[in-house]
Amino acid sequence: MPRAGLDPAAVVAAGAALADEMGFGALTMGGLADRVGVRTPSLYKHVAGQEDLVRRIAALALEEAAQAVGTAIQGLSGRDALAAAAHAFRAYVLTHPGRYAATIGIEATGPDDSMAVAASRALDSFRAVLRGYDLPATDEDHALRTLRSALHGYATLQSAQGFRWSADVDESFEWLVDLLDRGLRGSAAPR
Amino acid sequence: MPRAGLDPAAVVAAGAALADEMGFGALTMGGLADRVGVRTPSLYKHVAGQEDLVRRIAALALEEAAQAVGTAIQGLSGRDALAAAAHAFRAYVLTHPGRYAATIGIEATGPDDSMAVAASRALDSFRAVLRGYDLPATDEDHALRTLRSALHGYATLQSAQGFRWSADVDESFEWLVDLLDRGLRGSAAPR
DNA sequence: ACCGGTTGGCTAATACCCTTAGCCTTCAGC
DNA sequence: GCTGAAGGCTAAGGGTATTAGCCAACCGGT
Repeated sequence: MPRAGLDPAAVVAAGAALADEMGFGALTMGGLADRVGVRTPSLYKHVAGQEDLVRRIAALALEEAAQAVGTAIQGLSGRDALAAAAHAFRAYVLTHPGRYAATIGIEATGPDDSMAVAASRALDSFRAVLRGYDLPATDEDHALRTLRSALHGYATLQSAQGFRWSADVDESFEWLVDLLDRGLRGSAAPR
Repeated sequence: MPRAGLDPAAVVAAGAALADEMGFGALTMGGLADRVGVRTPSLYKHVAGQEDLVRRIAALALEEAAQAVGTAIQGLSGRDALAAAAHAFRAYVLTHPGRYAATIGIEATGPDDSMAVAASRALDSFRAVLRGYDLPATDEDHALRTLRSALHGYATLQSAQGFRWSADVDESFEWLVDLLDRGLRGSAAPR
């Protein structure tokens, strides 16, 4: 029996792809084994178990999302940076719904966890956006959470078909970005 | 063997309570059967299966959330109504994390689905909040989605322990409400 | 009071799914 | 070429959702 030439990264990548295609709920060890051409127990040579797999997929997703947002805001600031970050983030979640879903409901085991590292890299990108709005230092964490909540909420609701009625989804998203921009500008430190 | 006196509503209520206590992921047919004092297969006399159970729990959660928001905003308008709605919603999600978690990742089967009905009732409550901000009619759907995204995002992230770092969660939420209020006021129709 | 049908329990059995144990082949380095 | 680790495999066990089929309990009318 020839070897399949797998390694952890390949298994995780295949799992992420499978989750995107079939939905995160349909991600199964058996299905993943089929996809990479191996019997189920063999996966355990590369990954400690399903929870570990999900954790790694989540780390990958956060890494990729941070990357997407980071490059999108290059050279931009203020409203432009905000809009670019928001669009990049939403586009990432919509094209990779399965792997992004892996990130919710997972807790990092510690501060050196690869997921925690990826998450803080993602936050750094958004922090860069906020730098264009000179907020009081004490407001930065609040603004970060607000930004993350709004974008996360919109992207997950849309990807779960949560917006069933009339108005155009892209138009609504522009409106959301506008509101965030106005809100952030209104919070600027008095000078 | 005496009867347990169950009906669908009792099963769903017990399932929702179990999900709140143990976490949505730990909601299992066997565990629910234990809790209501019955063997697992008997549940199928009241509920079509696990998916049906989850769907009904989700509908219940949306119904209750709509109710909570609706009564919270009675007699209020503008910023007060917004703050009351936001607090009521977040409080509901935080006290009932399990049943609210049932609402994510579920699609309504059709417009007459009980979940869809409950969802639109919840939206009506938020629509009432927006009426205090006289927005242009075309912006109402956008504002509704924005509101829902921000509140849903914040509540789910917090309930999933998504906010790990320093700043106070309640303070951040106030900040979010402030930003929404400012943003909405800035979108009022010119007169 | 009975009696028949429906309702709501039950046991048994099936089909997945995740995981562990233990074996055996392949491959890389010496 | 040998040897040891790495990466496949089969077999087996435990958990979960679900279905089939049986039987007792309840409710109505007579």
